[in-house]
Amino acid sequence: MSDTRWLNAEEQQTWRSFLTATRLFFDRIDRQLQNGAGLPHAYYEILTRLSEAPDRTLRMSQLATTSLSSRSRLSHAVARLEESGWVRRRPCPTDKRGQLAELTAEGFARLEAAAPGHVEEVRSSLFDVLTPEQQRSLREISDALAAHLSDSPVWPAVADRDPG
Amino acid sequence: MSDTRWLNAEEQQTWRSFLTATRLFFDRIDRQLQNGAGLPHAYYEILTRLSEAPDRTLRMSQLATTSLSSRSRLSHAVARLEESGWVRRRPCPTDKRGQLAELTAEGFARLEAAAPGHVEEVRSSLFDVLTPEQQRSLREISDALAAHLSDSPVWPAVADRDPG
DNA sequence: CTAATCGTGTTGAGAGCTCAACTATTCCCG
DNA sequence: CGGGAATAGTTGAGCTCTCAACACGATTAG
Repeated sequence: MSDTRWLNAEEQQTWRSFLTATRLFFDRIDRQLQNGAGLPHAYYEILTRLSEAPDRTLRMSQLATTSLSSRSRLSHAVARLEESGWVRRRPCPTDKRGQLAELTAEGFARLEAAAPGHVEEVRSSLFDVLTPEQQRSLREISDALAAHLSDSPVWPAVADRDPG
Repeated sequence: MSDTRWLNAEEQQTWRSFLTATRLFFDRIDRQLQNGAGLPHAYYEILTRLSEAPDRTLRMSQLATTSLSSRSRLSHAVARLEESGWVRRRPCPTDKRGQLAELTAEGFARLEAAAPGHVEEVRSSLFDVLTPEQQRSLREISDALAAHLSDSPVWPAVADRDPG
């Protein structure tokens, strides 16, 4: 237990600015999707991953990994999305423990309808604000952080913290 | 309603990398504080702003602004913090509508106890991962985003969306 | 083959957040 | 001064997330 490496003034400012920017930004993203599609952003991501998968179908565990959800969160989310008719769940033929989640036609249609508003928000609130140089920097910074904070490089898993 | 300005491949990658990095990062920050101090990060910020205020006291609305909370969120949060004995609430002498929130001695002690673990997490998960150049870029990018996403420059308010 | 272990997914309780509605006070303007 | 609008803060319902516990199929070691 060594002495705390406190933040100096410059680091403090960077940290607070980063906090402010990300909070404001993700608040917007969430609000836009909530108003525009009745979905939180986490749900939108789940649907997007499904839409990109072969047959628009993924194992729950795969889906959890690619959408950066815990298993528990995904279970709750898919249950809700199934009630709403956006997603269908069926048993996995090759592993009786498993479940396959499939994006329904209705879910796909709704996702397509929601996409333009969402993309426009991302563009106007993020990319339009940054210079090309800053966009490159953001990419590098994000890659570095993501790589460091996870073992897998691209869409790393966030598993449930099973005790022990 | 013009045509959607979709993200190109490079923008897509930047966007996803940014999402991954921020999700993983804030998951860590939250988990560390939850385990280390029994607080979500939003509550920690509230306590920090109070600790920096004169007499460790702020009007609720001020506190909401500086801690990037909605009024409603802050009300719920302070109610919880008051139950736990970290914060005390009392009427504002100059405005009978108002409430003053004050960090208690116990709250201050607990905040001091929680700080080292939190700062260490911020340092090891953020600053240690970035080069000095990247830290400067992050600051600039965050400043640009925060400035664009808010009217006020530094710790902008997120008010309740009162209808119309 | 059997028993321990691991992996997959679900569940329920508890907590925090958002949204809309509400009360109470203050401000503004005629 | 009086009345409407704005401001301060709270509340409760509904939703999502986390955490811990659980059920059950798969895997592996003996």
